[in-house]
Amino acid sequence: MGDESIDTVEFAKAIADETRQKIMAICCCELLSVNDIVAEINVAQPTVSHHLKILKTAGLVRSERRGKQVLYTLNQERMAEGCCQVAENFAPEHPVEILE
Amino acid sequence: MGDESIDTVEFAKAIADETRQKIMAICCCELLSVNDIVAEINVAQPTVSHHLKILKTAGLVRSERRGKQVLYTLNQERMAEGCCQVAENFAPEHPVEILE
DNA sequence: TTGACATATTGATAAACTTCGATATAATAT
DNA sequence: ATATTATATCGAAGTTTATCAATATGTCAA
Repeated sequence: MGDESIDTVEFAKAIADETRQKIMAICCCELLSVNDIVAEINVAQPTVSHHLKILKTAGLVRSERRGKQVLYTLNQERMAEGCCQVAENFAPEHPVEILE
Repeated sequence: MGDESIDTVEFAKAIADETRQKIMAICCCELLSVNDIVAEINVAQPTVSHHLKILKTAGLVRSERRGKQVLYTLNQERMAEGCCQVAENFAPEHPVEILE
């Protein structure tokens, strides 16, 4: 689960938006509710939910419900894999790897 | 020149298109004219020129004129740097590096 | 300088995307 | 059951984007 191979077009589209990258940065290393994210960014709640859905569909965030809230966090491993896949496809002479 | 720091939003937007990724793959390891690229892809010449301009603006292709032709090739180093920058920002716990 | 070829630009159209307000759904507490 | 809180979905408006045909620009050869 979650380790499906990565479509580099879908991956790139998912991260190709300023608001989405802000959201990604906010929940990169924390498990945050939608409202926590809304509080740190200057866009409406439905907009945040919309972007979270796009990230979720691309496998770039994980989510879990806790009571009334839904907590989100960035899937860093998938992010790293996406980056490596792009590099593998388009920079074969500059090999990029995830370090231990 | 060419080694300016990378804006990850601009980088992601530049690669977030199927046609552009096809073009990137085609000229990844070769120096090709616009018509060479058109010949390998099912889109019109102005469309290819348009996408090449976007890639060029993002620093992801190099170009040089040879006679009537303009030859393009993917800037693999910049590609690798862009990937690493994205990973650095959004996968700090999974360090990604360019290998020697 | 005229013609032929290669690429870039323009202008138009259609599709895709971002954003928000309004509202629906879900979970909890009273 | 009802109210409250949290998130998701819907529908619309505005913006951006991809695409192509037509045309302009640039380069070279005759």
